[in-house]
Amino acid sequence: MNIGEAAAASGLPAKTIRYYEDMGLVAPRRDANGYRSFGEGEIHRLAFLNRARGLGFSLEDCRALLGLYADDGRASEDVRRLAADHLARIDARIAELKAMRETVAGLVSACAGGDRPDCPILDDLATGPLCAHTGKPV
Amino acid sequence: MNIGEAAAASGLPAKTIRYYEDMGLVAPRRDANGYRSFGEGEIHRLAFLNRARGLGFSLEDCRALLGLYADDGRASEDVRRLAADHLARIDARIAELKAMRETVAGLVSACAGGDRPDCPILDDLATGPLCAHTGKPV
DNA sequence: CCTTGACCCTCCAGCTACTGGAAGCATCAT
DNA sequence: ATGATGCTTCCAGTAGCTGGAGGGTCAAGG
Repeated sequence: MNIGEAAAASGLPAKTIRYYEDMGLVAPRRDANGYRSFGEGEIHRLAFLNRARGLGFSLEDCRALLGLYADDGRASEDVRRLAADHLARIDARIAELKAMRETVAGLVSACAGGDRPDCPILDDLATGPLCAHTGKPV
Repeated sequence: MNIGEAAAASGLPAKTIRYYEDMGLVAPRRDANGYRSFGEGEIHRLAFLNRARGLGFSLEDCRALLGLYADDGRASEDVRRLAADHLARIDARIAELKAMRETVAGLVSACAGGDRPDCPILDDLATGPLCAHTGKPV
């Protein structure tokens, strides 16, 4: 299987597969002509990577997960901890984005739109959030 | 005001202020000794940037927002649209992260932890999600 | 045999938004 | 004079690709 077929089979772009090889995450053999040759095992690894990346694991996490996957003597606790840490980072990021979302949504709905220049969005960015009661910067 | 004071006044690291100057977002004068000299206007711009970045706007968005802020003839609709687009991107990102979160949370709670090697997290990554009824890949 | 088109290869550059560090002046307090 | 800051520039690195240049390979058709 050359890289094009591996890409189709794993769902990853060929460019990404080459990049993962540079990163040491896959190590396909080479044909006499220099073309990469992927076996079942490599395709499996690539699909594993595709799924792990799709769940937001970093490449370093993926490296660790592949290592644990290959290690028959692993403790599932190690995998669980890695995933739990990742979950915590996702939750933190969601919280951050939700806070932004609320503020931005408030600004968007406060702005009338239209041709006039007066805009609460710019006012807020220029002076910081204002107190709803006093109208002064918080 | 030199860069250290500007950093303290705006809340941005000095390094970041220099970077913003490279990007053309601020243009402080220079003293005879070559030091950057920030006036009230620059400090205001930097604080504006700090707040906009804190709401997740890209530097290009910030550039556009500063342009609109400086333009007395602006239409507030332009600002509103920019912010609304940003809001849509935030929402998309949150949805993406929530989907990841649900999957990862499911995997974490399915994994017993402990010393044994059997781990549903790795099983899922290796074969893709399985159907709850048939136990076969979806 | 030659060409055409679709593959494949390597290497380099660029993306976002900084951040760290080295080498070298300027300033200020002692 | 000296040592501690603080300022300057420039270079490199971060994560994870992605695009493109320049070139080799291979199978099919004329």
